[in-house]
Amino acid sequence: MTTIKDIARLSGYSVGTVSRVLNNHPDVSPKAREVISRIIEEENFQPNSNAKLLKQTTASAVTVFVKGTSNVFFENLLEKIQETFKENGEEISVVFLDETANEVETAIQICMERKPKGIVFLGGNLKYFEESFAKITAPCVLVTVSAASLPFANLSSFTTDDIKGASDAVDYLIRKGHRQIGIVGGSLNTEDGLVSGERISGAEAVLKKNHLAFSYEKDYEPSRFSMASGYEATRRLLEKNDEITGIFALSDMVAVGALRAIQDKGLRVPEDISVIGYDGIEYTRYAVPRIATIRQDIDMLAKRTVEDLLMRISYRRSTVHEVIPYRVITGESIAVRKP
Amino acid sequence: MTTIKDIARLSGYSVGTVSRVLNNHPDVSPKAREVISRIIEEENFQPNSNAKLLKQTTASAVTVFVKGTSNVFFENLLEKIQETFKENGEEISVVFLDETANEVETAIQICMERKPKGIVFLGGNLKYFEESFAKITAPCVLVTVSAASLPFANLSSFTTDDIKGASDAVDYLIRKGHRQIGIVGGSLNTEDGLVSGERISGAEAVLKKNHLAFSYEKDYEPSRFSMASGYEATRRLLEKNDEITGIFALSDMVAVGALRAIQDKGLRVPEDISVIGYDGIEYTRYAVPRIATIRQDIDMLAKRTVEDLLMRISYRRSTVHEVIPYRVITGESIAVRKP
DNA sequence: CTGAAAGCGCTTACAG
DNA sequence: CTGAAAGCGCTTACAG
Repeated sequence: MTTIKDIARLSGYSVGTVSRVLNNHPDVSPKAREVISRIIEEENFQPNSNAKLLKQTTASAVTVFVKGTSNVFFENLLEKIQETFKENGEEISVVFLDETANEVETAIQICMERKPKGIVFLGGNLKYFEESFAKITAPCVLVTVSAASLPFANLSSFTTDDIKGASDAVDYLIRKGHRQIGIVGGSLNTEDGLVSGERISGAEAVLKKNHLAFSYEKDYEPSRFSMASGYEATRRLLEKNDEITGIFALSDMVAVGALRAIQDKGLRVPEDISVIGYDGIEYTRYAVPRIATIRQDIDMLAKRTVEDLLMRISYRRSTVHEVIPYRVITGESIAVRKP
Repeated sequence: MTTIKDIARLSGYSVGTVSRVLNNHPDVSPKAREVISRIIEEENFQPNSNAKLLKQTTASAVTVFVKGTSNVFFENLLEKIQETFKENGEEISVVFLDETANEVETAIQICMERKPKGIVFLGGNLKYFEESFAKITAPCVLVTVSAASLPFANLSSFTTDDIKGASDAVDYLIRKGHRQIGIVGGSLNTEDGLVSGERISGAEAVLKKNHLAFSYEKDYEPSRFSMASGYEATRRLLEKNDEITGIFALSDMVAVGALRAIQDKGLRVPEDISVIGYDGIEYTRYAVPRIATIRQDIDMLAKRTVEDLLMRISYRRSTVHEVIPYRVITGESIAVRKP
């Protein structure tokens, strides 16, 4: 394995000078730079980043933690965030975590090793933030979960109002004449994160406001945020309640499963049952029928996240907790209820 | 920041002994182990992995390189591979690369730093392997692209026969009476990887065998392997040729776009145009209509990859280059051509 | 079983 | 502008 010592020997310069060339340090003669660069090129030398990071105190690239590896919404968002950082001349480093992993502990570890100049969390569990975020000093942004209630001076957050979004989704079904509305997805267990709790409570609130009956036993089925799980949950829901004419799926992936489950039961969407999803992933535009959904504004979420983080990295700004607007997307999966 | 020195000081033992406890070295007294473990716990100490890896010569976890971040097929495959390693008591570490990145150079870098005991490449460009794979000595497996033609003694490969799979796909359309068959997806540029070239040539071969006319100008449209790109390509194809009754989409994502494009033109699937995809991703089972496809055997691909790699890590075995069978999945997107 | 010491491959004051 | 040297936080023979 070639190391910096080999390059030093080969070039006739010292290890220190080679290191300076490697790090684009200004105090190097053009000649030395040229000779050393050539040798590095010839040897195809890559400095060992373990050694580098062990010594280096300067900050490294912004790190993005993505919670959940097959979350299409986060994927879309990540792509946009990456693009926006790039427009600002910043490369980022991405870490994918399991749905159940502790993102804050992982970040603490990475901070020690890599000293990122900033961190973005795509999704997160507030419990972990409460427990140990205090150990992180770099500027951070939490996306899709609000950190407004937390006392940290280095943690901004950008979210969609899930309560309001969910109530708009259900309200849409109600305005189309639906009275028997089922909810599919997420879980009633508050340990599983805020998102599903907020969407369910937003939905419930608007049902109550319209004096429509709703019970967890008859009108709700939990599921993970996947097609397969949404499919099974919808089957169970239709099994136990055949009066439902409108379904609110807590995520678009769940809605995809719901569409198939409904049709496998010999019913049609939207003629027999209307469906609305949540998130606004690309797929909703290609599904047949196109799926009505609450589209989170991915562009804006990405733009504000990057802006805020870069400003706070460069200047001492205080954190913000912003709610990004969403849009109700009509789609083709909702019809007026048949009389 | 707490380091191993702090733990040594706090526990009254030396740094060496703390290190031995950290690495579950046998030669430590129960008392020392207990005291030190408690302090580590109390201080919530995490060893700096940069320092650790810098010194450590023992091999670290198997690393999986995934080429392309939004490739659903690779995601499904990765999940299965992860699961299979776990069943064998092996944790893995995953690196996601851009579609265009040089996976071999990245792997060389990681080998120096992490010394993985084995490597899996999900997708890859043979050109990069030819250029620099010789520098890698760890046992490796390349999945979905055959390395049979390469002279490396530490690189196995597991693939599906793309030529045969594609010809079966088109053959299926032909047997349903289709005579005007269009192909959507991939590119004719051989630089873009083997996969699309092999699928196209497999499709062409069977058309020729059946004496059916096919020209790139009238019957083919390239696209990236995404819904959006598949949608646009299909629109262009239907625009320039309105006699097509069957479409072979080079990937399922492209097929999803094709379905929507066909229906946006006022035509029905499969009544007016039949569609078959490739890969067998989960989504094909939930789409409406269910999409006929060539299902690569993900379970088998994962199983053989893991088995082979683990065997070669433990014992000196020679490499293999296996072709894993696929299945033609019927779906609902193909109908007999109307007379 | 334990400690003192060398060393992994780098970076970075310090001196010249 | 350059080199010699200290040191980052660990691991690992070596000696006892």
